[in-house]
Amino acid sequence: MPTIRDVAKRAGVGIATVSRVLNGSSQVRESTRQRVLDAIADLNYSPNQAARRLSSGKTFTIGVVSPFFTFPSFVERLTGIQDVLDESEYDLVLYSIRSTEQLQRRLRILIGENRVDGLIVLSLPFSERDLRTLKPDFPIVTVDNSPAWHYPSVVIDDVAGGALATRYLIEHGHRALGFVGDRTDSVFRFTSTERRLEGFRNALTEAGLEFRETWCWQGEHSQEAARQAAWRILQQPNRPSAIFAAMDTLAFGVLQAVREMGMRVPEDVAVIGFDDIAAAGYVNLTTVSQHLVESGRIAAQRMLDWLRSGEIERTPVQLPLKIVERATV
Amino acid sequence: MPTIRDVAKRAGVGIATVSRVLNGSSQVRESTRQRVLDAIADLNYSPNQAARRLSSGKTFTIGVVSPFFTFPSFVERLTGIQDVLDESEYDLVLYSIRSTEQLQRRLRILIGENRVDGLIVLSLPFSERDLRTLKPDFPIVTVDNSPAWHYPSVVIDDVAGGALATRYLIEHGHRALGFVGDRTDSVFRFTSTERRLEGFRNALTEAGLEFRETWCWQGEHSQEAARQAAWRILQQPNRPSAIFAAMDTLAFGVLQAVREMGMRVPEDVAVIGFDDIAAAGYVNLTTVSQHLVESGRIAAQRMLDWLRSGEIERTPVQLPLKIVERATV
DNA sequence: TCCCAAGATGGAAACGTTTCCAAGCGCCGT
DNA sequence: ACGGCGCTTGGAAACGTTTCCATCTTGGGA
Repeated sequence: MPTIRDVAKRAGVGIATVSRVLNGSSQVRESTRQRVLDAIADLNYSPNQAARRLSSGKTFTIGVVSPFFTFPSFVERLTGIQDVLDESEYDLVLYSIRSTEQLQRRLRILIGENRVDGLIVLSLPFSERDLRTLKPDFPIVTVDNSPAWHYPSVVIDDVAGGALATRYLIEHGHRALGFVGDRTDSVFRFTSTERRLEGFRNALTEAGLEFRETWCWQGEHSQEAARQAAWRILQQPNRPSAIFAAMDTLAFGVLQAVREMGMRVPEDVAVIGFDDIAAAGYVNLTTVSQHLVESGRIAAQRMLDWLRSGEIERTPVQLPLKIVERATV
Repeated sequence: MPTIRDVAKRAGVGIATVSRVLNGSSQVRESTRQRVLDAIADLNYSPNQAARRLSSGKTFTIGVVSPFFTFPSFVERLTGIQDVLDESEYDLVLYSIRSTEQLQRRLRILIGENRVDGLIVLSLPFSERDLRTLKPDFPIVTVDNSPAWHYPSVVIDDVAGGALATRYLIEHGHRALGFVGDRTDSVFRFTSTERRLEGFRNALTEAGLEFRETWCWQGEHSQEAARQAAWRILQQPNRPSAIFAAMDTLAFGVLQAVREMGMRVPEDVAVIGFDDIAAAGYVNLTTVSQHLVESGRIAAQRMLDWLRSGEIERTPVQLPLKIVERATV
């Protein structure tokens, strides 16, 4: 492999000049630049990344830290991030996390070892203070975390979203509403379901409707669990006419149960989800879109801005929510 | 940030010894090792990756090259890769590709610049010879490419898979079979649909059944296109009683059309897909599983083996296919 | 024609590891 | 008591860039 020294020799210049050409410095005469470029082409040279990184102290790498990478929503966010990073000079490295303790350790290592220039953290609450003492202004952008952070963030208003979905059902004539959601995760402490439920209750109260424990369920985050829950809820003689599922994946379980029970959607039971993952389109699920892909795109863009300008724009970006009307309400 | 020199000083040893401890060399006395470990802990030291990489000539990084990251199947493969890499000392870097020319260029750069120790290429045909002249034994593992490669690969038998799905329909009493698939991609030249169609025709011939052009369609890879195609196919007075969709995403479009037309699945029209992406479970689609996640896992494992042992196991791994019986046949 | 500022250029240090090689040390056998 | 061997250890070179700083050019104004 040719090195920068070979290029310098071939072009008849010093290595500093080659480096300047490589990095687009304007301090190089056009004729010299051309000679260097020719030499580079002749030798089929490309700079060694490890050396660049060591010398410049930058890694040209952005890390994405996400919970164990299995929910569709993370994947869609990742897609958005990938989209914008792909156009930049930064590499995208993926780190997946299995527990909150592991998260904190991982973050410290990533920052300490200088493995990445910046970190995008998806949906994972972490100790901000701990990190700040380590390196006060290490670039971190969070997505789907509390907006009260020291770091830039991209968020949605889950309470408003829950209310939005609920009101939509009410507007469509439903008066008996059920709720299906997962339980606050013991490992990661995701709390969006709680907040969506809060919105659900608010909207019910607002409309003078009753919140019934027996029409609601919270449990494991899986389609199967949601399916069984829906069975239980809908078997009651006095059953709800519509169900709000706190996430699309759960809504799929509900739909499955409804069909198994020989009822029709939306005539017998209406179902609305939350997230608008791609699969929601496949099954024609009416749901609340939270612009997942866009959230990733924005996060990546903010990271890039920060890295390039050195300036931090701390105000959180709050993404709008909207009902996607499809066939289940 | 403390460096290896600080650790050495604190522990009262030479930097070489610290390095040996860091890299688990057995040539260090236990008491010394302990002293070094203590110093590391005291200083909260972690080695600088860029320096390691430069000095050792390894990047501790594996690149995954995939087509523009939007089909569920790539994501699922990626999940498998992530799974196993996560347990290793290697980082996973994501590269997405928009065209075949870009692919070849990307590969050359990645290999030339020493940015990764190995590359896993998903579903993308590339010029093997070109790369081999560049660096003869650069570690590359391919997934879902032709098995005729010089490099280790993970593949499936699409022809057999097409036949498998078709025979399954026939066994369930269907005699009039339709086919919906995408057209060979102009950008990437994915050919699996063609091969699955070949299997379809083979199975038809084998069973003495007729292949009808008017029951078949090939076009754009999208749910919407598939939906429209299914409408056209099923509106004919003489319509097929079952449809084989070459990919699950297309099958979703077909299902949508069937429901829109007021017909029932599987009573009026049976549908079988191919791939078994996660969303297939959501909608209860009967399909051919090609073990997507597993394919990623195996590819990553083979890469790791290669990197660690230095030995290349060239025989392709062919994953089995199996029918996943759900509710649409 | 001369001088000076701004623009180009080159040399060398610095980045923080790994690893080669030489040397120190303790222990064993004779 | 001595020589030698093997296990430990340390110093220093090497990895290939970027960048500071000094030096050399060049062009324009007086």
